[in-house]
Amino acid sequence: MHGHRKPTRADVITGYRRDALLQGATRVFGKYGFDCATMEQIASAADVAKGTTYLYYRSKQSIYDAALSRGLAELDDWTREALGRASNLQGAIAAFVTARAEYFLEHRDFFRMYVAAISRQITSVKPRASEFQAMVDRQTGRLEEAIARGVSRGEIRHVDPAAAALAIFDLTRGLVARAIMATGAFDVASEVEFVTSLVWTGLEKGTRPRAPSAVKKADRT
Amino acid sequence: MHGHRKPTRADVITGYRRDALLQGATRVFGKYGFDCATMEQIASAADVAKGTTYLYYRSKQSIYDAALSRGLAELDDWTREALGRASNLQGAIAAFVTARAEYFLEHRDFFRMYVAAISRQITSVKPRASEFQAMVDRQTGRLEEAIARGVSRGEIRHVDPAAAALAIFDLTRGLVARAIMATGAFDVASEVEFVTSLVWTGLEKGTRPRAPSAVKKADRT
Amino acid sequence: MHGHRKPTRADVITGYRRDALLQGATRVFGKYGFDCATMEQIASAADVAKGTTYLYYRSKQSIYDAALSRGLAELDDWTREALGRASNLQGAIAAFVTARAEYFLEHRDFFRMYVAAISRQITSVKPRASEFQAMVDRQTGRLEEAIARGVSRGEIRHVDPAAAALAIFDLTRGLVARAIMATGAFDVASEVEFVTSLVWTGLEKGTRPRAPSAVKKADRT
Amino acid sequence: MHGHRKPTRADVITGYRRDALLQGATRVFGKYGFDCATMEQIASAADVAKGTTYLYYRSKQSIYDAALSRGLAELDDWTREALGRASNLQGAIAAFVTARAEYFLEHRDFFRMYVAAISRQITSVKPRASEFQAMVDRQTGRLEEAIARGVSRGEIRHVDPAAAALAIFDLTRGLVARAIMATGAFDVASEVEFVTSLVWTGLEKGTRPRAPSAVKKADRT
DNA sequence: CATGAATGAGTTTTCATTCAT
DNA sequence: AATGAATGAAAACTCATTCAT
Repeated sequence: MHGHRKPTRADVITGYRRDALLQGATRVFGKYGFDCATMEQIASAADVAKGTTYLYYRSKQSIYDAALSRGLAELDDWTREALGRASNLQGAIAAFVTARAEYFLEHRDFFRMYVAAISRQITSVKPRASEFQAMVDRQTGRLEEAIARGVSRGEIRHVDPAAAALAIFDLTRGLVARAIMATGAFDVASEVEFVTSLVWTGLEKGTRPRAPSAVKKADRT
Repeated sequence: MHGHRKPTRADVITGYRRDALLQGATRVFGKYGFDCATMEQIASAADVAKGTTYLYYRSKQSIYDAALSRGLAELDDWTREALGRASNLQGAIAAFVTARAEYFLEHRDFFRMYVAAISRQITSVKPRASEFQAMVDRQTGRLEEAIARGVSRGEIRHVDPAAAALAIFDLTRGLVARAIMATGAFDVASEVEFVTSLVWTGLEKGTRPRAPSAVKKADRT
Repeated sequence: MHGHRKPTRADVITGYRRDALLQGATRVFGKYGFDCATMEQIASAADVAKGTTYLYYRSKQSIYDAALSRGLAELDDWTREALGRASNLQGAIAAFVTARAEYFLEHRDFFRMYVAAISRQITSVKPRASEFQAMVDRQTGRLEEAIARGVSRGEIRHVDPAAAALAIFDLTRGLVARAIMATGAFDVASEVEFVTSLVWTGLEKGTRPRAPSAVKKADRT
Repeated sequence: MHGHRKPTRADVITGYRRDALLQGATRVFGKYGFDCATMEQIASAADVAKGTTYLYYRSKQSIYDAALSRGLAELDDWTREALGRASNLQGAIAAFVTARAEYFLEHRDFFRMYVAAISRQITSVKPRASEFQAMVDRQTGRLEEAIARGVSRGEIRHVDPAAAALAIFDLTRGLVARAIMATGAFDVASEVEFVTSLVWTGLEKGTRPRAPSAVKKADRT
């Protein structure tokens, strides 16, 4: 076909190196954060010399971006597959939370990078609409669609699908953060269950969407 | 009277400077993060020379800690007062979310520091149980108590107060993050309403109870 | 008389301050050396504020010079008096060594400054013939004269008085250095006796001035 | 054979650099002293960039220590060889003084470092018993042994070998200091002769013995 | 391709000196 | 006269990036 060709020996080596570098980078960035991580550490984690790093990635920033991107893509695959297996909205929500929690707990260094990236996103002086933001949006997007379908099917009450998706997003992130920081036992399954249940109950049909205006003025501020 | 004395001129200047420095530090740390912020920037933001900074704070780390602490303390006051005015649990939840959202939106630089600090907490290689963690715990603690009272009063179903409090925490944080990153219009009030409503409906009596989980104090952020 | 006047109150204060400053400076310079000593330490040792120091001395260097000078002058007085009391050369040598050892041991901080100053003198890039060197020269000069008189009186063999004086100088310095660094007991008296005896025996009449040419060539280098 | 290997190219470069750095460091430290010397100067004296220095030595202190150590070791070799060639005590003393004077005069920068180090030793607040002190002790030790042998062979009167060795040490140091500071002509040979003669005559048999004193190892410089 | 030695810009921190009160 | 807050120059050290081998 057009443009396809058998990968040469060089391509294989290149692929191998890039992989090792991203893996090393994820470990190091996850542990030390972007600023404190050094190229020396990354190179050493990937078992290459410092200079070699620059044969595969232009700069520290670019290897960081690549490592983050790779993780996000993998996470997206995982999420997408989980959502695909769900037959209804309740299942989709449970699948979403579970899949992400599992992925992050198996890739803790990446989770640390992920959280730092979100933090940077807020902190950043740089223009928004980064590639990172785009990938995050794509992932909430999938959940959002599922929720929108649920609403139109009458599975749940009439809520803003985007807001609901983001809420589930936030709850999942918090859950995983606590799981990772936990020193002793941490019952992930039961936490996932709690979040799922809370959200599902909160969205379920039949409960009257209690108007927040029922909250007394004095209780605001 | 005992131990009290009129603040001297020097005390006033000292107070003024420390204040200006913390304010400048918050602005700079919020914008650039701990590592990228420079003492030069902080000093200049506080309208003093670089050396002056060291007359008031021993090191970059110590001015960072002080700025973070001050913000957390203020946030805590704000939160506590809001909770104090609430007459029932529903009101308390709404008050909690509203108060924090308002505080953060009025102190965006501090919110950025706050998010970065949480991120660091996860990333950090250093031992947990920092002063930061303690202050965060105190704040979730207040909400947790309110929820525990709500459970015992029969206002809501039987949930783990800690888990519920942390969920509200996470939702609030996410809400504010999006509000701050939003470039265009962002209807904070309606977002707050959504979160409050979601949580309230999710916790309300009449839905079947779920098994509470035990989240350890130390594992919260 | 001409030019003399009763010291005013201001003069007394000034004298007192300069004195306290020099004493403090000696303590601090002796302990930390010129470069590591700080004006803050000196001021604090003299019980004044940092700025006050500059009312009495133009700079760190100038207070250092003054402290060194004062010590040297006092040492010179002490040495001169000791030499004056000696009735013959042997007595003069013993008096010289003893007087200096005693003075230094009673003013250890000054001895440290003194040694550092000599070291600086060698190290220094600055032009020689400093005031310090002049004062040191004056002191060896006194001993030198005594030795010259001893030679002309036939008390000792015909040696170069300058060289002999400097030798006694060096031995004394070494002796004191060891006494000061000694952690445990150090019998100063017996050390002084040794040096005195060595020198005196070495210079005494009647021993043939063994020509160094008697030393075999092979033993040189 | 076992453990030996041809030095690689890298080893040669490393050796060359370390050498150049120590040489540069000796020049700069000798001229300005530890505190006033800057890493910039040292690097520039060794014809490398500032950062390169840190590839070979961890810190300013460590390059200082290395330079001092190297000089002391070389001086020790020189001294040891000179002493080895002497056939009797008189020759040994002459050889000791001559060897050290020659070494120092050919390595003036090192002499300046050496003197400053001794001065620091006295000034220092830090605990004694440094590596420096140990090397100095080793060198006086050699002379001390020769003197002890001379005493037991009946070559000289019964003196404390340690005290005599230290005296010769002090005299040599003083001699070299003056030679180095001398701007005009300075007859080193005749000065060496004077010192040797003074000491030899002072120690020679036939003069009445004095009580030896006990100078503790740790107290020498 | 791979290496790691070399570079130098950039950062924190100290402290002599000044000056308004 | 005395104070001590403010200043900013200077110095050690780190590390991303380059490039000769």
